[in-house]
Amino acid sequence: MPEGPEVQTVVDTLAGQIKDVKIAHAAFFHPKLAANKEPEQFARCLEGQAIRRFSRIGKYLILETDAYDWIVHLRMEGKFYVLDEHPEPKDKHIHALFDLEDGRCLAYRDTRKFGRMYLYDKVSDPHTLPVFDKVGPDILHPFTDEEKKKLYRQFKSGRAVKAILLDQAVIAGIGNIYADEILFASRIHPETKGKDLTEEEVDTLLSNARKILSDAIAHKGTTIRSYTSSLGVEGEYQDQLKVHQKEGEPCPVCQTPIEKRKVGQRSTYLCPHCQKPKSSD
DNA sequence: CAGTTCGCCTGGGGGC
DNA sequence: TGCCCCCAGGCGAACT
Repeated sequence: MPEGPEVQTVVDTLAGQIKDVKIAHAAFFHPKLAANKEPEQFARCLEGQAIRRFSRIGKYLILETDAYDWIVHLRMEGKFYVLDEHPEPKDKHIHALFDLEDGRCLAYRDTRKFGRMYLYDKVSDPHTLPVFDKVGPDILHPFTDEEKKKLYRQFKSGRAVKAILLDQAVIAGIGNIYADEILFASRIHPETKGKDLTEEEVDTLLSNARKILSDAIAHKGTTIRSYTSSLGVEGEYQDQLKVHQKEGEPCPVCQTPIEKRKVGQRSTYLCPHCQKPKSSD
């Protein structure tokens, strides 16, 4: 479910709730959740560990314990909950439980079972872990000159600009909701080929991306559809959305009805008046 | 190599 | 009510 801002909200919330609290006992109930170790071994490693630092790259949570780097990707619907006690019986969508030394319990719940966890021996810089090999620079971290040059090169492609924005190997942290909002703010049609964009337009996209994602973090992310966001924290950014899931509603700028279509298999919302295709299309 | 489609999973909602 | 189909904020494998 989460994109960068929702994952950042999870990072901040978890840090406020369970920092430095030791895990007394861990158990996995869905074998695929532990992606790079046997679930048993994964669980045993975490016992006796406390999470000392919480951070994020793109949509990945980074939980640094005393001896390990614990990396979590929530994919579509993964969520953490801090419960007052071990749930008994647990509901069928809870796929891992981490009993804490103070009696509380950290539960991982994921109806679609897409989420994955990775555990590595602690390294000095988690960015160097293999799980991040194909992950580009986070949109909210400042880019080096080299990263910026590489980005311009990656935008020079025949793919739709929306597909490029969603490609985590190019830039990390943008998902389907915010991609629509970024393109609308930039007045760029989602199917514009990357190579048809000027460098100025790429700059506009990146600066709108930063602005929109930081604003979304300030609102604790977006909660759409009926379920609550991770940890039961309700984001508020859905009230700020201009086009995503607004099919038929008037564009906030020009009142033209918002249009829905598929771009690269993903539902896409745009204003057909504000976001005109380039003439070459 | 670049770009596109499929498969993974489950539940909710709309149409009939 | 029930059933069927489609949809969902993601990603990697498999394919062309």
